[in-house]
Amino acid sequence: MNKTATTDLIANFIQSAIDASTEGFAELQRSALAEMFSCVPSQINYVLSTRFSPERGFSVESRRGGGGYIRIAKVHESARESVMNALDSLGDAADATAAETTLRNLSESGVLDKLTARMMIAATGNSALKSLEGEQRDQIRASILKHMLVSYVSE
Amino acid sequence: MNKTATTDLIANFIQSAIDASTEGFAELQRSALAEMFSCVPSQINYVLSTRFSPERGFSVESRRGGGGYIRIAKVHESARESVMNALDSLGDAADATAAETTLRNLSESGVLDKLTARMMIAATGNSALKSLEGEQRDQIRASILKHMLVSYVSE
DNA sequence: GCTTTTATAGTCAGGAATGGTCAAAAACAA
DNA sequence: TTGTTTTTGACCATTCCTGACTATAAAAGC
Repeated sequence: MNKTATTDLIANFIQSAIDASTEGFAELQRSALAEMFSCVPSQINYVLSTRFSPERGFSVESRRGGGGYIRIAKVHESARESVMNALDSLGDAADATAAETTLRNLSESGVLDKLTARMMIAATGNSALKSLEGEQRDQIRASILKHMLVSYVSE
Repeated sequence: MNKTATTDLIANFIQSAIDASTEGFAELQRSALAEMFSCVPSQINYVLSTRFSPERGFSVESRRGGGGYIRIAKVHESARESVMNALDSLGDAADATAAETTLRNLSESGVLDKLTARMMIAATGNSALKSLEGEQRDQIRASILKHMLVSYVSE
């Protein structure tokens, strides 16, 4: 079998901690986490910045020194608001990674269900647009994505 | 003795892995496969693009970096047929009307829910593709549609 | 109080571990 | 021979992991 990246294990652990909490946030110690997963402390920062970023709907606060901690909370935003923010942050052109990131974020924040997000990722992937090149490809991609998102929030 | 092409051996292996899985998809590592079949890693990409393409009813997702993988999924059997028929009748190019008609039909036959169909119509409308012209526009439209539909009916 | 020590966390650049693309060579089929 | 499919390798892109260095807060000593 294939080995799961440590980063994913840590992310799962943190997510579970948030889910299990009654306050809606997890308060953890960086060094303790690093010890638990046998990694260097800075990997925790990597996990936080790639998996619990503001774009993904999380807020992270921390404190250094004795008794220091990291607090990770899920931020709630209305679906419509999230989509509007996503639309705002998209320019006139978007590469495949940008489109996918946007969609994954919407999916993870519960705005789009997984299947829908995956369909949209397929629609905006390089494979679907492979006969286009460079700037034009990225422009069309952005256009398609925007049209889909607008359609999504238009009753 | 007649020697079977390595590509076919790899394709068979992947197919078996999908069939044997309970989740309906196989998650494999490119480098491990290459090692297993004593070929260069890029041959795996060749196998994927010639044997597990959307046209053949598969969707492929992957991730790079440590713990990276390739996930190959086969479409849902039930929805597959109507989608494949739709794709067959569309061909390599489709105008906006043809795309929309196809999607409305799929929506009415219950393969797609209304919202999803509407988003797909938005993605393939002339408005979304306005910077393209003529035959190219219709080809891209067909490609996008194909990728969305196959993705949608994949496991 | 002020300074020093200790206990945390943060940043960043680079190395390692994956997968992707493309074009050319080789093998095969018609 | 000629056209297609397979095989290969050089180069690229992305994600993860690590360690040296930095920053901040609390506690201890004065």
